[in-house]
Amino acid sequence: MSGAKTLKELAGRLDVSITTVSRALSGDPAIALKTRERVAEAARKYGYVPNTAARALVSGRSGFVGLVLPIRGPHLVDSFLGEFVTGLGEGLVSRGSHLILATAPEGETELKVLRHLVESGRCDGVVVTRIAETDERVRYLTERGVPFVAHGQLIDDSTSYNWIDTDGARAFAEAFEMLYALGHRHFGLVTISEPMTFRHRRQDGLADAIARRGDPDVRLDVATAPRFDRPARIEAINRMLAAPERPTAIIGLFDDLALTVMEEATRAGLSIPGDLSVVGFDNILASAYAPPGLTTFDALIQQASRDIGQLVVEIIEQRPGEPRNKLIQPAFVSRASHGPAPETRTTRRN
Amino acid sequence: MSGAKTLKELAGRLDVSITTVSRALSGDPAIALKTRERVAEAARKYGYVPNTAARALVSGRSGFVGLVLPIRGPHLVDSFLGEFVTGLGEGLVSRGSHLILATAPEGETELKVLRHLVESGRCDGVVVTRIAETDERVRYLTERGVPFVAHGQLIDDSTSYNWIDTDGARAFAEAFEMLYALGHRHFGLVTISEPMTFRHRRQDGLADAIARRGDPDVRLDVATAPRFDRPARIEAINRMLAAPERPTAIIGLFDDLALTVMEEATRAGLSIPGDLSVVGFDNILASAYAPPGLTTFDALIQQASRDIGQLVVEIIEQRPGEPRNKLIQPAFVSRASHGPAPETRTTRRN
DNA sequence: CTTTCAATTTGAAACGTTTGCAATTCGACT
DNA sequence: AGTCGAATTGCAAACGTTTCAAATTGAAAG
Repeated sequence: MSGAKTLKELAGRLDVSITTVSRALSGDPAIALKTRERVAEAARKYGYVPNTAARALVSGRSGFVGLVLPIRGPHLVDSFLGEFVTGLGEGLVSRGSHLILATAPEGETELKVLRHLVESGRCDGVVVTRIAETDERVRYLTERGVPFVAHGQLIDDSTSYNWIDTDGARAFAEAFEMLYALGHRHFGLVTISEPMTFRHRRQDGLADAIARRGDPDVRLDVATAPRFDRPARIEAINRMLAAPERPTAIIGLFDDLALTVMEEATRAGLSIPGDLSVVGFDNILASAYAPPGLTTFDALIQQASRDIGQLVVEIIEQRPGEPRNKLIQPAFVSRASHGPAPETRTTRRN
Repeated sequence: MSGAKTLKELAGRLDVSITTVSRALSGDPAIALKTRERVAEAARKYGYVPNTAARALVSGRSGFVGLVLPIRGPHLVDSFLGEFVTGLGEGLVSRGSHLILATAPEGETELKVLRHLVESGRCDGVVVTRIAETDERVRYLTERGVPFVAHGQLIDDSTSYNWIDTDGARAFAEAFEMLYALGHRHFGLVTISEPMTFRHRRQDGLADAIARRGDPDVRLDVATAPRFDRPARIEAINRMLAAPERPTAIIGLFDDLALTVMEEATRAGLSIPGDLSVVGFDNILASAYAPPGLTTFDALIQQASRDIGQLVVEIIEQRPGEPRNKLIQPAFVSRASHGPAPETRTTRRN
């Protein structure tokens, strides 16, 4: 009753060999069914739980997947990280794997932590997120043959690897079509200057949609600022808002930018969506609360990360194989920050 | 150059024994300094990284601390989980430990996952959060002698264990004093019916502060609803707001409740803080955005979890010892949802 | 040149599991 | 009764590390 911590103890109580117990527990059909049942029952009764370290040592598999926490990023001001690890954990556990979270100590680069993580055998595969245009982590993992899944894409799609991404291009095309249908012709895009692939995907999606429409009246202004430089961002936005011909609809590369647009526009006395429509991307928590409620696209982080978790385990188990990729379709979230283009109203009034 | 994955390989290249290499790398002074340096350099050169599984097997230590992700809770709609794991990771890594995140599979209880986690030897200690009044996890861990730190307290403080908690009692006392000083005498408290210890701590803090003040004019109404039953919550709040004598200041047990109060009050045509002051607790992200901005207390999750991470490693290393406890002082966040009691204004006007 | 002792290094066991291969058991068939 | 083959079970090695106890080295002392 007191418990059997090891195979040896369990084997002793059952009067069989360690081998038999090990095989029985793993369901090896070479062991008589009766024996298997007897062992299983005893294991349950004595609360036997196999030692992970020993198993990992002999099998070369740790049963873990690693995720390196991005150095102090914007994660903490929204629910991204929470959703991501929750979804990832769900995906992994549904495939019998578990999650290790590695934090970079002061002054260590994320890549170094990643190397240590995989080379110490602590995990069998990893997940990397926030992929940059040319990402050193992706290069390292590919070269070393470590099973991994990237949440996001490289800018250069000639290297092949496993990724799952949100279809930003499609969302931005949808945003354009919706606003175009509402009468908007003069668009603004607020974007960042950093080399993140998602920036290009979304911008290209927008540009392509405009091109497809082929309406010569459509005009697109672009305001750019460094990602974390808030004063610069505000200045760029205000320049766009103060221009003699102001866009009637502004799309933010992500919600944080769109929210700043709403703040600044409101401060400048513009009404939303009366004078200006604003659309974002991500559906961060604040978007629901910032008046009048930001229309945006939900990136479905948790669903994406659940898929990532399942995929990485599959890759670990049947490596190597064809690289697997998947685009998640973001969900349109209609709130109150978009409406008909103001010209329409003016016309109506006259 | 190509790399040495094991001690044996490294020892081969250096023409010394495995033992010597192992000792040298661990800084054993029995090994000649010259040898130690030679080994260290070779290890670096060949990129040797010790195998975690082997080390864990022999030492009985995994180097991991476990956290069981609470089943689908309110974590995902705010940044709690992200902040918590980030802080925890920081605390652990600063003490040389790492974090395992265990997710409960469909239909498994959190306790069962916890048991499996510790009994498989996957981790040397655990962290539990969202402590209930009588928490089965705390009981299990205590009985089994597993090193752990609780983020929160049991209602019964006779059992001793390690915990770090946010000082809700103090915050609620402060809230009362601040509002009292603004002239408020009629208070409302919106709370939940679930057996969570933090509920009592905060309520008691408020009640004690009122008692200490000893002003017979002070009155406190309480509205209670199940934690996740939104309709019931709204109804309870509206009952409080519609009462013939309505409180002039309402305190929410946590921000989510306070935000609902603000919504309902606004819907009922009350102005905040003109007609009603509202104060919350937690400082979730939405509190900054919901108009007019919720005055609240920041629970300093990340700081608390960093402390928890450091503490749990200390406990693992020098177990057993006196239970260690710590109260984190929440930080007052003054926004625009509180102001002078309406009577004051009326008086002034007359 | 031997002895002694400290400084340094090494052999071998142990941690708990998996697994290739060999050994045993057992019933059935001759 | 002996033999064969299938069905079971067990032995022992291996995974890479740590660590106890023992062996080796080298220098100083006799």
